[in-house]
Amino acid sequence: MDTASQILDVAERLVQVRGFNGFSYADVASELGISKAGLHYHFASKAELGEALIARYAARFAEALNAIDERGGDATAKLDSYARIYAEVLRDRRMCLCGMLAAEYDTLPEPMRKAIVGFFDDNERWLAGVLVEGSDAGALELDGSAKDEAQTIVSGLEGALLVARPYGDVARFEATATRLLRSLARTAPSA
Amino acid sequence: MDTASQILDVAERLVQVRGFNGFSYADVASELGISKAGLHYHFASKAELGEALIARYAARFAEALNAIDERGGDATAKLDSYARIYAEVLRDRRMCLCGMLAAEYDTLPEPMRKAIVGFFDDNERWLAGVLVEGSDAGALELDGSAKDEAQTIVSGLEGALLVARPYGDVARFEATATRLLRSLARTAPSA
DNA sequence: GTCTATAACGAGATAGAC
DNA sequence: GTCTATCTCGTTATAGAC
Repeated sequence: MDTASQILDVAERLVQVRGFNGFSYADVASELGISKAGLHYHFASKAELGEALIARYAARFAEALNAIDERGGDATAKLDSYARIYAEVLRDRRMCLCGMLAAEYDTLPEPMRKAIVGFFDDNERWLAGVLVEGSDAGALELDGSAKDEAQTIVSGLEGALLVARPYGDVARFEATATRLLRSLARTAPSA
Repeated sequence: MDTASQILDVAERLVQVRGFNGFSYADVASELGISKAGLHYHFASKAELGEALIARYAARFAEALNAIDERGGDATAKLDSYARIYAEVLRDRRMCLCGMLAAEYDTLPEPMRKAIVGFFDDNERWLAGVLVEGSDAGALELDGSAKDEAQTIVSGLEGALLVARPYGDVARFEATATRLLRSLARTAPSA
């Protein structure tokens, strides 16, 4: 694999575990066995590295959502798959990259801020689509706008990651996620 | 007010806005117009300052919960008051102190870690009590254990703060919080 | 209790050789 | 593309005067 990708891999994990203000070029360099100057060749500044991290993470997330869409299934199944993405992140002892960066938001350069908000917007747009689809098909019973419910799902899952991580407890996350989805996007009574 | 309290006030806000790894003794000192050495007299190390911050924050939170209990009212009203505590934090453009520290958990010294988990445990214990009370009184309809629901409420509110902050949007938080409480702790049908 | 001064270290970043 | 060496600044923390 090319060096830039290796750098992104290591930096990504460090940000998800320690935060953007909790890791340094020296951490990445030593882990890859290269010099700090070598890193600066690929990513001139930490801010640029941060932008690249979000861009790649958001692209991967978008791919995962596409994969869910293409796999088919009803809205309930899609929501379960969505929550599973988060669960896998936690299984790696990581926070969602953009959830972590949201905490550090006030300390980040403007381009990173824009990208973080964009990530949440993308997720909520996709979720709202799934919710509408499920509502139209009669599989889900929405209470309130799909957009508001989508916001609540994103917030709820990010919060579940945030709180579950100190407990090191994936089951705790899964219980919360399941309850959240069942309560918010109730399966319509199969009348 | 005594210097130690002033230090805690400034440091608390800085942690809630920028994170524990996003502020320095110099920030606090310059804001108070004293020297860094002066800070070290009151809090020998940053770790000690961190412990004191959590201890005071948790104590204040516990007082607020006591005040809710003493004010009386049914479980639904108590849950609304609980959510309002979070809303006020956000109105100040802050994250919950322990929510912020939860994100940085892996970088923090052990005593701070213990105290963070203790904060969440305390909140969940109080919430579970309110939920049981509401369920017994027939005001709430729980689905699942009170402990699990309490976890979901804490996670949901912390996540709502986390995500709403980049948007600088208190209304967004309130919409999410209201939906969360209404969905999770449904008012029992007044049969 | 608070100061100045400084130690000791790590951060992000650059210059210039190879 | 990657290195060594270095710069500059910010960090936590301490020593010792007042």
